[in-house]
Amino acid sequence: MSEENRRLTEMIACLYGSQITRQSLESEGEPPASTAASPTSTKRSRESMETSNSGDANSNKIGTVEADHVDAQSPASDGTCQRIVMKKVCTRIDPSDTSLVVKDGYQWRKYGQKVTRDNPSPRAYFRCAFAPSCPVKKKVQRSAEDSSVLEATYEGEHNHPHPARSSNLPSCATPSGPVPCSISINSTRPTITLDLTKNGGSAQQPDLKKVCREVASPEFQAALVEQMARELTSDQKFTEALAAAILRKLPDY
DNA sequence: CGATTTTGACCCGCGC
DNA sequence: GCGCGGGTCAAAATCG
Repeated sequence: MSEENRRLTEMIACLYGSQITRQSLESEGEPPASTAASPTSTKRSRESMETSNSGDANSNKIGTVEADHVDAQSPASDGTCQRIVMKKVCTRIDPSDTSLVVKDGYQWRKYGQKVTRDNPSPRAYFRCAFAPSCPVKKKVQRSAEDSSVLEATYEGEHNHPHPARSSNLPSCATPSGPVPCSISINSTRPTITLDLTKNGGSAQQPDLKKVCREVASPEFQAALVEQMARELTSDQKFTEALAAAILRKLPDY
């Protein structure tokens, strides 16, 4: 892969992630456990759940859907307000795959597993093992309704760079809805802007699990690729710049 | 032998 | 106050 291509895909991935983060999707029926980001999750105060935002959790395999839930604690009397990101990621897996592993490029260390009341499949608890001080935690559990869907809930923000950012880019670019993105390309500079706010209007996510299934379908994947290709090739400046870049990399031809 | 996973016990908040 | 349930700890087991 050329440097330019790498940069392009990286920018796509970064932009994609940040836009999704902004969508603040409300996952349906978020169970009280997920509000663990609220003060209840800090029952053991030794780990103060640090603040705010991240956009780098992404998963692998067949299809994913992300939903952010930024919980704001009620403002303290002194006016301080801690914010904790709850990011939910659905990953379609092989139903026969019993491992509760969602590969997202980060190193995770499992520290617990528990069977919860509302779901017969066990829930696994992970901490980020890449950096000892990283406060991010992850809960992974199969969907109660569809055992081929893994639901990973991320809490907090990584305080270190993504250890495998570039090698994981394709999975970053997994879609979050029915072809939600519009693409504008500025070929005068290697800059691509993905406008993911145009996802059919409402930022609400009526049925997250349904979307998970939809996203995982080959038809959807093909449609997304087709749309992206169409958008890219429809911009003459971009194709010219791409051709020039390719030619530069192939001096012998 | 160190790192990681497993798993039962424990802690703590919440509802009754 | 008590029981339930989610989350975490930590010793033992396993792995590379």
